[in-house]
Amino acid sequence: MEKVPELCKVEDALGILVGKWKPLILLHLLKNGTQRFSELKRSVPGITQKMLTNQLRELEDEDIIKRYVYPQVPPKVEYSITDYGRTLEPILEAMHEWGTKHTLHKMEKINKKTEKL
Amino acid sequence: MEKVPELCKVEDALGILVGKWKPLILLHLLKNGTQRFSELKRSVPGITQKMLTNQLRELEDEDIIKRYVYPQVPPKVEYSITDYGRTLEPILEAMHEWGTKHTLHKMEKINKKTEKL
DNA sequence: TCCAATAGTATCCTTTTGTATACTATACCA
DNA sequence: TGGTATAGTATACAAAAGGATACTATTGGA
Repeated sequence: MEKVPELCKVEDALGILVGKWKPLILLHLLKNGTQRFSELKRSVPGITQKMLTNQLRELEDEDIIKRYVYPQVPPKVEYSITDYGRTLEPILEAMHEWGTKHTLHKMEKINKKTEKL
Repeated sequence: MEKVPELCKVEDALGILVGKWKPLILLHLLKNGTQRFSELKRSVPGITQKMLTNQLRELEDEDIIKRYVYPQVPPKVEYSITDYGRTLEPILEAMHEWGTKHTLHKMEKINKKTEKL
């Protein structure tokens, strides 16, 4: 068996990534760079304003993203990934890669069940 | 900017890992190999029987762990990681590593705040 | 005869997450 | 004068996750 963490720090990363929309928001910011509130809203179909604000605030509190408010009316607010936030990218990539494989695994499983009918 | 997943498969991995106790259970199984129900219960202080059963079932449904029931009384049930489940290990390690760094980051943040008082 | 041991269920309750919907402020423009 | 645009809040509600507690089955042993 390979070595495995003694003290569980897994939850620290997990806690930041968990939330119905956080991974999507992060991926959009990583992919498209700085984004306005309304751009993010359009990029994440189905999200309500409250949830978007909410998830952005949580990410901001963890220093994963940065919020910049232009002093204008109507308001303009831009969000971007911090350098610190960017350090999460390998984890997101690893999960994405795993997820892609998992899709196949799930399909095989369903196929096996279907064959039996 | 580096390339970032087009289609979000991140949630697939995330969904499996999320749950108050799943990472801990997985780490214990990865580290200590096959474990009885009662051993896991002792290894994860604070968990209730219901939650342990519950989380184990969910992991089993995803083929991440295997359950073997010995036909005895009193009951003996053993849990172990599947080969498939073992493929999650890199993600867990990456999160653990990140979490360890994040601890330092959090401490620095707290220190900065404290200095200002 | 009755207790201990193991791996659970069942039931009810609380907390956390997420959703829907309506509302706000302010400047520009017709 | 009143509508539009943006980035939110406020409120109420629904659903999911988690927790506390009590209960069950079976058999060997005191």
